[in-house]
Amino acid sequence: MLHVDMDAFFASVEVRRRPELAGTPVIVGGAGSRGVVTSATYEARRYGVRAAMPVSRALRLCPTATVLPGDLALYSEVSRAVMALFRSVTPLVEPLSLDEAFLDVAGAGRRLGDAAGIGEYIRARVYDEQGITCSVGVAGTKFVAKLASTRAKPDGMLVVRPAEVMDFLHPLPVGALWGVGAKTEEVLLRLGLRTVGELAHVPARTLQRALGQAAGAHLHELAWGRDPRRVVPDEPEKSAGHEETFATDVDDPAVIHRELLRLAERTAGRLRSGGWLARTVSIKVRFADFATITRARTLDVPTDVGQELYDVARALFDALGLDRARIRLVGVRAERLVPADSAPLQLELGARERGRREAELAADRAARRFGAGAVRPATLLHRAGGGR
DNA sequence: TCTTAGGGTAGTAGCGAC
DNA sequence: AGGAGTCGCTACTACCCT
Repeated sequence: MLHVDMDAFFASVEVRRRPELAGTPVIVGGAGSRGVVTSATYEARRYGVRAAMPVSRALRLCPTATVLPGDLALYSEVSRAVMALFRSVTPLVEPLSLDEAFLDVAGAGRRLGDAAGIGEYIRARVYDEQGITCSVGVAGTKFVAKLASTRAKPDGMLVVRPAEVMDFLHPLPVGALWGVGAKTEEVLLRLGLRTVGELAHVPARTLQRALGQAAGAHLHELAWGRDPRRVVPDEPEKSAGHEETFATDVDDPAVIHRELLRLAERTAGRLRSGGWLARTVSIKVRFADFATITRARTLDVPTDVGQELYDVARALFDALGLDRARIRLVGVRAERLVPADSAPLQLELGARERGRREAELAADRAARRFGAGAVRPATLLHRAGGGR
């Protein structure tokens, strides 16, 4: 079992594109005063810069850093190439995100050697073909492989043999475990559990009482190095959506509505290009105080039509009955996706919806020919910035 | 007076239907 | 008549990645 993880992925791709930045602190982060760090070179991390940190704070820590807005299309392209390389080694590739994947190499031929040999082969080819480094963890289980690649960073590989698992695992802080975040770590520390070893020697029942049945049992197993999860390639997507934080908080319902329409159109475009229909539409609203709520509704007939996503999103928002509350973010998400070709689309849709769908498909074609934004709903035409 | 993105997955609890 | 499962659904929480 291999876990492969690119080093400082977004930032590394930017440095590859602009070689004069090599060896300097580079931050890829959200634009605007409310942006956060999505990726930073190790030169920037030396100053304490971390992912998810507000860019404003990162720049206070590291004023000389170059801040770049990020280019998701480019990173996706690199991701596709890297995943294709993995699949040339074994079909058993399970991507976890743009920049990391599990590979089951148990059945791979011996032509590239054992798991460690395959790991070094992959590291060399990623560097040769993409000009970026990655780190590899090798172990008998998913989560040990994942922890090992983290330990190997940057630009390294760590092999944890079965006999070494306990020695590797038990000194680690509980927060290092995959699945233990800030909240769970806090609960564990309150129980006096600092390391995985201490965690392992607590009865599973105790953990289950503190963390819940499933999480407690799962964590107890992990602490003893047991993780039965297999590598599962080709997992279909389960949801798609967009959200956006306003540059300044908004209390005007008309502005919110316009934003929901934009987000619904973008989400629907993603559904159509992926061949999905959504059964459930959800919205997310984050208020000025960061309190966040979600609301969802399941449709009678699945859809990939932006106007229909918007109608539901707007109804969900209006049903909140807000009285000019100050809102910092809204989001629209399409959930419980079903393949478009498996749904009895034409039979179920009425003439009006079918017309709407045809119009949006025509807009998709126009966007491919003339560029994104060539065709937009009339209500989005007024402000060049798109209602921000 | 300003700190906190945007893309996701998974688990749980409560509730009504069956 | 009442109880136990189970399913679909919503809402929420926690977690993950860069």
